[in-house]
Amino acid sequence: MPLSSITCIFKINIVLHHYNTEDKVLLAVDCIIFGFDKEGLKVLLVKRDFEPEKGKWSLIGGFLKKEENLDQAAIRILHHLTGLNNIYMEQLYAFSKVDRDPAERTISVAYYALIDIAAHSKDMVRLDSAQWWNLKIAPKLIFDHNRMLARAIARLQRRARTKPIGFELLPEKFTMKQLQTLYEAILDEKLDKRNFITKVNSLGILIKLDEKDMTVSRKGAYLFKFDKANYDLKIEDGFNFKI
Amino acid sequence: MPLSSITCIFKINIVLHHYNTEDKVLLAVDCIIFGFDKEGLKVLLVKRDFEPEKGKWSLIGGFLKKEENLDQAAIRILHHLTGLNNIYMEQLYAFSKVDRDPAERTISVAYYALIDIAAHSKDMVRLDSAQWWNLKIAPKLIFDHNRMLARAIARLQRRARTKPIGFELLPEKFTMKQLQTLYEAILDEKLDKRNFITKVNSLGILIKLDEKDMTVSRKGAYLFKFDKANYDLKIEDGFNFKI
DNA sequence: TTTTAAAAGTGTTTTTTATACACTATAAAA
DNA sequence: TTTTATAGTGTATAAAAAACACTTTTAAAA
Repeated sequence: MPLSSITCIFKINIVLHHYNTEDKVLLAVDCIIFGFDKEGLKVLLVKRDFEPEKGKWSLIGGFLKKEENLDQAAIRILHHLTGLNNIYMEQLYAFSKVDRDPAERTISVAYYALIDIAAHSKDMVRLDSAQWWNLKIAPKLIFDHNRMLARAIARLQRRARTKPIGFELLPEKFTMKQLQTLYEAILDEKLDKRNFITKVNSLGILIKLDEKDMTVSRKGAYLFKFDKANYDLKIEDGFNFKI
Repeated sequence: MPLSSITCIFKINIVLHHYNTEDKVLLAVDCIIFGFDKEGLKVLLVKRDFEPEKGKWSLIGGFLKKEENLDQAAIRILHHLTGLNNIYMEQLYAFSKVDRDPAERTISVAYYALIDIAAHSKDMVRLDSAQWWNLKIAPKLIFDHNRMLARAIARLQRRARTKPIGFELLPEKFTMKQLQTLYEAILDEKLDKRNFITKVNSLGILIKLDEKDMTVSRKGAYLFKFDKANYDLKIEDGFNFKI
């Protein structure tokens, strides 16, 4: 056995001497997936199929595995329970009340994301258990999940004002009306059409296309797309997105 | 044995059936304690006295115990390593890279706070290991602690602009100059004296005292104190603090 | 007592940003 | 050709942010 291996074992022994008296806990990950479609802002919930609280509505959740980090766990859990893929989630907060899960000491790190429901519906398998709920009528959830949801909404609203979160989840081409409706849904307030357009245009991160969406009015509405390259450039120059 | 007890045992068995295959992990809490004194903004670091990385500089950290939540753990750990008491810390982020601690799989939830160094120096025992470091010259830290520190600085700057974090950590009575210097230290930028005073006064949450601080200039500078009661009232009315 | 020095204190102008507000244009369908 | 439903557009006012420099005070020194 080479000397370096011996050194290594020795080091681990010292380590264990210090760490092994510490408590270990279950680390859960719960996902708040907001979705947007014509009807407004929704949240994806599942009917829990195991105890405790079996049969009640819950956020999409699971447990961290030793060989993955939290971001990876969130992606895996979301995919496993819904089929959703390529969803970028952002860490929200760690919830740690001692008795938050009556079954066992569990700390939960919440993640959230906002997606275009139509664009992801083909990935959504397992629709038996996972369902979109209108935010305004979302049901009582298990444990502290309603608190998680409330915090996620607050964060989403703040985030929508400072990051182009809204642009990225519309179809690639969208009308100004769609964009405004999205922001009104997220911020839960009416916005003035003219002021909204002025502000969005002043950001300089939209490309107006020659194409029109003729499906919703006789006149038709011009389509726009998000100018990601230009947005990234501006960010590098210290540009401060703000709606 | 009453029936309800039997029910309870049965329920726990079902639970274990589901939870007991999950991995458990160590959950660390690391504290980024910012301090302010005449020399500027500092951060409290400790020389680690156990393996791995014994002798290197580190944030103040420890492990969550089963019977406490994360906020409580942060307070206990900070008190144990420094003697500091009554420090309100805010949760920052959960760091979870798989190999972030080479000794064992550990997820760390970071907390941060900003305190008045002078006001707390009497509580600071164990100064052998814990030391204030000027933010600009803070050393290389163990694990991912430098990333934690960087994230905490960004959060502190955002927070200083939207919460009166700055007012609360000065001595009870302070001069406008002190307040401005504090904000300049946190935001790491020079502010215009007249504009700063105008803005602070417009918030209407300072009380000007008749007293002057004569220690730093011949003319003397009026002392102010933070009007917490009025601030709380304004917050209830939807007042939006912003500097 | 006068002068000096060091920091405190004070307003105005300009620019930018936010808000309020209502009519015209277009094109398909009737 | 008229109707209808939605798209599209501009200006005036108010509020907030930013730029900018001189006067006041008082203790200490001359």
